[in-house]
Amino acid sequence: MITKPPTIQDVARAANVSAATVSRVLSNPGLVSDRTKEAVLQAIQSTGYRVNQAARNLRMQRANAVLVLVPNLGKPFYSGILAGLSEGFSGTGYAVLIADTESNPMQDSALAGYFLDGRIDGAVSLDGQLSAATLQECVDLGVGDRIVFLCEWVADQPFPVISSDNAHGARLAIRHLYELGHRKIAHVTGPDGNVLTNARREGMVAERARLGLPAPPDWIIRGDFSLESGHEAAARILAMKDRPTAVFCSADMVAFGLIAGLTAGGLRVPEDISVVGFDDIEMSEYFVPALTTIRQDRHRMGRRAARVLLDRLSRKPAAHTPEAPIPVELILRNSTAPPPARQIRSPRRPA
Amino acid sequence: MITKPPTIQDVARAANVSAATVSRVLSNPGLVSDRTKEAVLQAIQSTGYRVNQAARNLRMQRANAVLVLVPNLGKPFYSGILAGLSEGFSGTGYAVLIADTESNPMQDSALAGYFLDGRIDGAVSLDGQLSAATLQECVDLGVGDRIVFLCEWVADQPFPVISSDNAHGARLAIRHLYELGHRKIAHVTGPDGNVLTNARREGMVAERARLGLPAPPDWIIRGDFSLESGHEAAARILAMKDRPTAVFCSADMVAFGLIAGLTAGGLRVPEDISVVGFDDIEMSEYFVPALTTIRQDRHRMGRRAARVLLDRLSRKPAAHTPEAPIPVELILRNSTAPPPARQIRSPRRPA
DNA sequence: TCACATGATGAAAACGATTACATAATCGAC
DNA sequence: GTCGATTATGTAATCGTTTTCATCATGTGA
Repeated sequence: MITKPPTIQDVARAANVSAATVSRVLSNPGLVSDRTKEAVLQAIQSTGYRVNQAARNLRMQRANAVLVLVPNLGKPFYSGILAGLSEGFSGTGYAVLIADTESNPMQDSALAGYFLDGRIDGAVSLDGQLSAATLQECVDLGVGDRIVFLCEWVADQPFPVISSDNAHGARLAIRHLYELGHRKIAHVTGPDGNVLTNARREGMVAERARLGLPAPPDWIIRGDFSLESGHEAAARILAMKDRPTAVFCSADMVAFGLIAGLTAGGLRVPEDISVVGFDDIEMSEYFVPALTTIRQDRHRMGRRAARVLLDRLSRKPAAHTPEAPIPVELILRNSTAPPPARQIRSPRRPA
Repeated sequence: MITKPPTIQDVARAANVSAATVSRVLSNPGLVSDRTKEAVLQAIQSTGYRVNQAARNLRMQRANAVLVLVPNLGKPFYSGILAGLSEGFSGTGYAVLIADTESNPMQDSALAGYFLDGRIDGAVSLDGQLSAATLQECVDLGVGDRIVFLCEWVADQPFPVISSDNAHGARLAIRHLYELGHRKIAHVTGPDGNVLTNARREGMVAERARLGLPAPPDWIIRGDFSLESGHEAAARILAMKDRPTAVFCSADMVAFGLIAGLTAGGLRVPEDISVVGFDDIEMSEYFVPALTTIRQDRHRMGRRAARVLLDRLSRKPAAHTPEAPIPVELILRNSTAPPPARQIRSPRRPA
């Protein structure tokens, strides 16, 4: 039984009022008398009326939708964030559109285009690689204050950023290893040019310097947040003459790949070498060994980003208070332990 | 510089034609002469015109959007699927809306409401727990043929289903263990009432029966696809008097939790006990030990679902050909091995 | 040359809501 | 009893497209 959905006119007829009144009941009930309000509500019930979003959007010049830009939907790290975002927008009337910027790289003006098309009112970007040109277009369009960054961000841009305290996380990791007795600490970084890579690397380097620890250049190993890069890092470490006794990884996935590689190469974690991750994804608790890591509260970050964007969509461009970083936390598990004794006793062994 | 976006009228003026002609250039270029087409295209360029979706949607009575219902966005299993879906819809003009049915359970008529609101043209559900009432509403609305299920489905419903060959996957797993020499094979199921749980359990039970293997009831352990349930299953297995030598898990995550638990309990995988998973999520290759599992091609499933829905949105309700299941594949890694020798020699030991 | 098909274009009517403005009714206050 | 303010409602314009229908010019066959 394909029957055309009732329109506001149908409701008006049923309630013996004008369409305007029905509209008012819905969006500004204070303006209409109790008696007619009652009647209209009744009519809405009986007709099963729902307001047509396309019509409302056209008239009101808004989309009631926001776009979420995800660098790679395939990465489990993002799922918790998306859940938080989805929750944060639920019940607000905003639809959440999701675009994968890897499978579908943002073209020149794709982002601005979404705004221009009237498809979205705002955007949350998890992608820190958006080009300055893309962002400038949005600013020129006057929608610069409806974009927020989450997790990642673009350097030297005025958009609000919701992110973890990455540098502090790195410090926590190094300090933990130091307190266990480690002095030779390596690091597997994220991809070049990524802001998180920098924040974590710099936090790590700073803390290592503060503690007066050695810092040979090849103990900073280039990775890209992936399992594979962790696996490759393991090969590099296994081949080193002067091996670190601990490795701080820029992501849990990297740590997993690293541990897999080290184990395959005959090193035991944590007896021979300690590993710390970053993120605390769900897996980490159940990996063998359970991973010591820095927890990011992904769900909370998602919710927070939703709230910040909603604020900006409703209020006038309020005071531009920079967002405080979301605290991180060291989660102690089984992938870290004191360094092996022989390393301490005889620091220098022939290859 | 907040300046109102150009409308089709602006373009028309700039090209010295009517709005109708501009519209035709965009949606039906064959109807307009080359010379004016040229002029219009030029005008579009110079004004930076983009068609307003809300207006188009209102006029055309469609939303140019589809909804994806995900049971729990937080689960990494879904990320690959979403990537496939996102890819499948990219470039088609359809926006992809995502709703998490766990953080936001579908209310009575929420799904039908999306259609009624004119927010979506179709839906892909990864959630097999939608109520019959919810679905009936959609059918009554005449949009029954714009819903497809992916991975999961609702029993006894006429909607197209894109899913893996779950029963076959289970058979592959059991057969593999049998060929390694295992005779005592247990299973950790998914959540009660889930269609995947049933398909996999039944495939497993059937194959075990076919091979004439023992089937004590407590070797079927109730789980729910989660790490935790795998962990709990490990405790159950460790406490058994007559222990299985191999376990087929209904999901990789379950297998990880199980292996973690078994390892903590002093059993080695695969030397003491073999474990097979289901899904082949990215992690599985790098888990220690690397997980032998049944691969589902999640990316392909996502793309396929997108295609099936797109077909149904464009064509008239074509022949309702049931979708062939997506093949699965046994991936051999390191979590399975022949059973320990003593088990074969002395099958019956006193408790 | 006429009739008629064909092709290219424009004018105007939808689509279904919101809202500025106009109108009518009610109510005190004088 | 009249005036102005207040309250409740209706009328009609508007948002930016698409598409039907009409118009007009052009080409074709008899």
